[in-house]
Amino acid sequence: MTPRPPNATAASLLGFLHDGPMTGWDLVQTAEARIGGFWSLSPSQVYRELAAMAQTGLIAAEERGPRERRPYRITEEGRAAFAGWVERVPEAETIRFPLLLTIGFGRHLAPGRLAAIVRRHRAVHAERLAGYEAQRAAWDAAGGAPTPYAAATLGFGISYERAALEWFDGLPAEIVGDGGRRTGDGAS
Amino acid sequence: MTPRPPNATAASLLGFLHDGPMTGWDLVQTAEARIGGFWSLSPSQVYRELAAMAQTGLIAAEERGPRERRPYRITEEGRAAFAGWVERVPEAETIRFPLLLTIGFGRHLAPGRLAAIVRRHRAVHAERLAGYEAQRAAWDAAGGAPTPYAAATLGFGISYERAALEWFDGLPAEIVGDGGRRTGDGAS
DNA sequence: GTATGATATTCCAAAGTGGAAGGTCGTCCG
DNA sequence: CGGACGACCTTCCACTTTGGAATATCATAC
Repeated sequence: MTPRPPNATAASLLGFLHDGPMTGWDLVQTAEARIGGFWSLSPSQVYRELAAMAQTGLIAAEERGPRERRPYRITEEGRAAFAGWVERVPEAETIRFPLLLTIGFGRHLAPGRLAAIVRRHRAVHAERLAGYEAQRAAWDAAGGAPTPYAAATLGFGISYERAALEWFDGLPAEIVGDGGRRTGDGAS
Repeated sequence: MTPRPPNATAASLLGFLHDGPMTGWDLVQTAEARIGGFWSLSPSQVYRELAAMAQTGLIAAEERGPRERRPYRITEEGRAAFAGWVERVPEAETIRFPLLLTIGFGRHLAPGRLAAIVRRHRAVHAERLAGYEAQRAAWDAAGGAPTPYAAATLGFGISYERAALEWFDGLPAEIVGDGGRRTGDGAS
């Protein structure tokens, strides 16, 4: 019952609940859409944090709706906890990039194999960038992003993916293979 | 005793052990220097993985040297396990960037507070970039990087940090504050 | 010799992760 | 009408990871 300070996942849920009561499933969807790009979380984590916060009074369950849907609303204690969290200097980001491990140990791989792996990863980044840019274009068409804050987080995603693609395209022949320079893939 | 497939941390240790026997501490240092930038790990993880791999025969402990130092060497089973790991298509990277959460919830913060937080984070990235570029300069001065693989992983760090800095510098006044545009910080 | 600090390793409680299982509801077809 | 199916929504749990505290060893200075 002693409300330990919320972790970043829990605090984010509190943040979303400022806009009104939501069920666990609503929050799963919202979180995926709004912060999924730079904060990984799974449904079970969402439900666990909700249960814990309901225990400690940061949120309160309203009566159940249809299909076990149980809306939660944020309490005053929850608002206070969120305010305390958002005020703090956030920690540095953590990146875990397995592909860089594979490249770092590249001398243990057949050149063609490494090139194939790199190509697959490049495609993933190209796709993500396309998704982000589509989002930005949609906002532009609608007269601007909902908030400058949303625009900033999306902007990070775009900067990051562009940098990644440039890095991919600058890799040397030892890694992408001599055949990797062919003109396909893009044009045509 | 059934050697479950090594995770990325364990596999990296096996990779380093290809260059000869090393103690746990050596590996802590090596890992921090070689993969610390894109693969977070702590000393206790290194020792735990070493103990587990010694159990399952992927590495073997040699007799102790001075000061409890216990060198491990890779076994044939270990080489096989590493070869199997490095051959796989690595997973997508995971990024957890708490600062973006704070910015995303920026409307709940006083503008000056958010600006101060952002400025602090920018400084961290500037410092990291400087470190990476110093490394690259040192390699250039010495006639090139040790391997194209090391050059590629360092190159990613440089691309990433440069992109981050450009993103910081493109943030709007709502986030960095109107006073954030002052010319200080850099020149002078 | 002993205090101090850097080196080196172990241990463990707590948190996080992901997947399996279970329950509820709409809908489609016989 | 009813029952099978699949999508939706939630809970549970075993396993892994994390990071910090505790411990031990050695070098150096005083």
